Amino acid sequence: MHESLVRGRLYVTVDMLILTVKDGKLNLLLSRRKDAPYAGRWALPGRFVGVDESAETAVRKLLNEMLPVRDAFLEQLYTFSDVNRDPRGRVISTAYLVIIPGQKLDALPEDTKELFGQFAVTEESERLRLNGGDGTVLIGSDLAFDHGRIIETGVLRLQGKIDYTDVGFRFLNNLKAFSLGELETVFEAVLGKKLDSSNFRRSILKRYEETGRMILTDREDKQKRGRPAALYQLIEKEGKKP
Amino acid sequence: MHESLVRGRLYVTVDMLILTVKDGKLNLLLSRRKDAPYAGRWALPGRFVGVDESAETAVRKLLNEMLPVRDAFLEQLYTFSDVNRDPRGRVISTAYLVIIPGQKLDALPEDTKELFGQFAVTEESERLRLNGGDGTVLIGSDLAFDHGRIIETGVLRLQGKIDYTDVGFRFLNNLKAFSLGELETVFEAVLGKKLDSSNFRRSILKRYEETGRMILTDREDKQKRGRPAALYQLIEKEGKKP
DNA sequence: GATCATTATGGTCAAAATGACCATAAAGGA
DNA sequence: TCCTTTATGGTCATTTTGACCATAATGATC
Repeated sequence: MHESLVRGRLYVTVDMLILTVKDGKLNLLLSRRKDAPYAGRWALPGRFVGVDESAETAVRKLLNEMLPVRDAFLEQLYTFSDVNRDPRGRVISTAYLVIIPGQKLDALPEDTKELFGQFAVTEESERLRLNGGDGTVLIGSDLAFDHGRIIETGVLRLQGKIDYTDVGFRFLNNLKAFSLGELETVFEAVLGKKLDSSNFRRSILKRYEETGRMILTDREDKQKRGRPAALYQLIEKEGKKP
Repeated sequence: MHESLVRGRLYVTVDMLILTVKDGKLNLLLSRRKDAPYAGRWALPGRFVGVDESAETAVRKLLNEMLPVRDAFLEQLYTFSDVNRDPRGRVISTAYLVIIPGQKLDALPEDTKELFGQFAVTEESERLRLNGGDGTVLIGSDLAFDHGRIIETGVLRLQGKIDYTDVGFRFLNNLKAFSLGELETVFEAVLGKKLDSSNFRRSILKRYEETGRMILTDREDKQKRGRPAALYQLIEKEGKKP
């Protein structure tokens, strides 16, 4: 057991799955561990939960220490409590999904970006695979602790929820001005497959525009190659947690 | 702060939502608290998590201490970690759904049944309401700690999952011999509304029988008044957690 | 400027799923 | 025997879905 944790005590941590969509792929940010155990391995950013803070507060602090982003979306994923998940001692971890708009991440200064690794998440025959920008390829067991399993749980949860919650919108750079094409890219990245644009539009418009949760703005998006896209705005409503 | 907890330390508990279907209603088991805080109030059964056990193990132990049931179904619900949720100190709780077949509960000896209260869960205009057998009516704020909120979270989760997971089957007394009428009663109790029997059959048969996850047995159920019901069997497949 | 590639958008059409019914079957109770 | 109750099967209009095809509006290329 690692000497820094008192034997016979139980510790609580939070771990973050920082997710974003970049170049049409679902991406995940990992930190390289400096200290033992698993020194040098890639791991989910994590932190011990202080006695005076909730788990969600701990995640927000950790995120703000790591990235200067304001409008990240948080959702509790699952609490992992296997007795032997941490060789230092008894550590229970509550994992959170943290969704960041892709543009926000690109806009960060280089010295901030060097603090973490960015990996594209893919699934090869039901197996998790993480592709780093420099050609690095990781599988679940390459990661520290049980973080491979946590990531698998998180990706499955995200895929399961994207069709019947508005979690997909949280990847958009601007909820007050987005095109259906941008949203489709998010869905395709999360689900890992191409969708039919026409059918995708129809289902989103039915579920969001017809119900007043999304409205057409008078602006257009002329950033890309083809025909300009109509921009929509999500209507936020205060919801209760969780 | 309660003297039994050391200030400056963080504790982890598990709480159980023990759910069952009785007389066509979703029922919940609560314990009456003996000690401060909230002495005399109804509360979710709970327990501190030991340093040598996982949260799920702690739930199983707690359940076995309370009820002699073997085949309960467990699913982690959510981890509640607000700083002030427990006046004794800093206590984080991971709540679990525990689903028990209704008949198993009726079959318990009287002295066991006296250890807890059984309440029918209803929703009056989005508000949680718990109806005890003796005419007692509780609302969320009558319960100890944040247990009212935990129950609301649990009921919503159960309702959200029953249509696209097999969690509804876990309320059945015998997964190797159940009728579609019994299953319909479970769905109606959880959703709190009457369903069309014919359409219900059609959707269950399509999703489970056509995919081989449920098969027709050669037995019949002649327990009740009307025409005997065909009995089905669920095909269990080993799944990974979570 | 003409043409092409690209992205956005709209429409068609058959198949599948859904919701609201009605009808019949097979039991027990009166 | 008739009635009530539960189970089961079927119809039918409506809605949703999936697979397409067609057109619109832009930038890129020559």
